Amino acid sequence: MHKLAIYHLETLLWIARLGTFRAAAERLNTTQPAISARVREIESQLGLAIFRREGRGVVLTARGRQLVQDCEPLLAGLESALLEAGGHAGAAGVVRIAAGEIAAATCLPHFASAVRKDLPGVTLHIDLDLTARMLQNVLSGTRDIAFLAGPVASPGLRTARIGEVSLVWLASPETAAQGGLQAATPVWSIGEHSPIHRVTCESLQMAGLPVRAINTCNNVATMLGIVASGTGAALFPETMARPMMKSGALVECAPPPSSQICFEVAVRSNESDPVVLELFRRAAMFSIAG
Amino acid sequence: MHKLAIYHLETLLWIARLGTFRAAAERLNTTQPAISARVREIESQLGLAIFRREGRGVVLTARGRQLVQDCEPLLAGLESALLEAGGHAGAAGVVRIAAGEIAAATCLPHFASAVRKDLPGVTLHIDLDLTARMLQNVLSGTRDIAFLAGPVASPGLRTARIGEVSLVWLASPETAAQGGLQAATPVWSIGEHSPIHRVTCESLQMAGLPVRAINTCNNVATMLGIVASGTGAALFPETMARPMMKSGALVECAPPPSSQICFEVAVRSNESDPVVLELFRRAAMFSIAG
DNA sequence: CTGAATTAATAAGAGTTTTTTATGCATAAG
DNA sequence: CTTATGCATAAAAAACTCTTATTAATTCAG
Repeated sequence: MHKLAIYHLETLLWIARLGTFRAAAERLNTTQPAISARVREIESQLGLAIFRREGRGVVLTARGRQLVQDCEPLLAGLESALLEAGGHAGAAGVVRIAAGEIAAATCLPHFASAVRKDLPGVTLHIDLDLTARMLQNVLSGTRDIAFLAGPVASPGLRTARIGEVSLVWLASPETAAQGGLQAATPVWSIGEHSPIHRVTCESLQMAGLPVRAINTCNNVATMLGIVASGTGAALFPETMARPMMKSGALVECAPPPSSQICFEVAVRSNESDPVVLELFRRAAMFSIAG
Repeated sequence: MHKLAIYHLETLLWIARLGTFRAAAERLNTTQPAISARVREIESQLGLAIFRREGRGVVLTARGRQLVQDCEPLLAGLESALLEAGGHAGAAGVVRIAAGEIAAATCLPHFASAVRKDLPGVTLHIDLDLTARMLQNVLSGTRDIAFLAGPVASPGLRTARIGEVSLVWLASPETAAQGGLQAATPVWSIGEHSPIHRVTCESLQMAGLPVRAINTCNNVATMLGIVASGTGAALFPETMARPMMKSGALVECAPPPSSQICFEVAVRSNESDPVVLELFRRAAMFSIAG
């Protein structure tokens, strides 16, 4: 009937999602002329204008939008059927992951090795980023899945809690010996919008300590190094600090707060790619155990 | 994700329906090695044995059957969406039509020209055949649509009445002048299983004539020539005889029977190809007018 | 049991698509 | 007005799919 392949329609979907041929080309790991050619092919095969060239961009025509809407669930169903048939062994492609630093350090090593083992055809592209940008990228389709700390909720986003990590007040052994948290100066924390920052403030208040000027650093690993060098104390996720606690570079300098940091995975709520959904499912399930 | 195209899955469906690679190759207008290659491609992409090579043929594995079942409605939906998007202008491919001789002469010229006009991409392959074989071919997937005379019903078939044609008793002018039907010898009719044959017998009985030995000929056009040459009389569909009545080669030799021959179109009831279904719809609708 | 016929796999070459690379043109933004 | 962005186009390169022959295995018939 047609010479149209699945990737022609997939191309259509991604142009519709991302808005431009260029973006779709990047998402699909190919070049913009290739996208142009595919669209031209579809339009000629169907005898139908799917895009209106407007200004320097393109917009879907009414019929084009209709076609995209009709095709999306069917395409998702097809890929899902193909995937299930092969027991997910045939899953292949690039999945773009966004992760916050803490979630990355805590969850990603385990997750990545599980993916490599069970879904060898799947390649992960991981970018560390701030929560706000991550969510934006996931919503816009630039990223497929986000691993992040702290509860997030947004229309258009589907999230699943994947676990918690305890927080511990740490300082270098010297600093701790000189009076613990009470005497530690300064207190470090990561940026305003992190859930750790909130717990830090709460902890200080509950300990009857003044919420002094708090130094911030947007990178936990760096902060670990700073504190270990004897400069102040900070509240760290236990998982990230464990190696330095073991080695004695850092020691607890105050009772741990009762609050924990919770981790979540997020995908677009209308995500239809079965590979992405399968990865989401696995992330949500496996991390409970891990 | 995959390099699989729609036609890969379509190939799978047709192999499943027809049972052999060869038959699928014929149905899809290609060669058997091409089918082999497509299957090999699918199996390697999915990492899954879809067919078990058994003896000199192949049979679906359990997973293969599951895949086929999952894909069929999705594929049908996709093609339907594509077709609707293009306002059916993009409809293309070969549709195999089986027709009885009378239905062919009465309905097909009109139908074919309508198809050529509205769905220029669609090619018709028409084979005239006997009713029984036609139905068998439609059920087995060798033919897509059948045009036939007389009511048929079968599980697995969907039919729609498309019109009636009157029957007339005709003979050559000489034979008619010599006493009409009463004197005409012999009476001709087409094969036992035709609805015309039944009406012929009924007519003779109601006219008080003995149901004499009836000559048969399985081809109406030929029978028209025989009767026109002055040999006996026969009951003809009015539409087919009209030209010879106009030219005076044949004349009525008895009052027409009240019974009519009704025409039907038939498709497999689980037909999923949107092009075939669209043609069926058009056949059923347009012929009421025609 | 042998020979003919049917069915699928394989190999090589031909032909067609599809992609890439490079470029041009139009539009929007600074 | 200049720069940057986004799509279209052209030609060459790369990739893919089909066809034609041929082989191997199996079934069926005499």
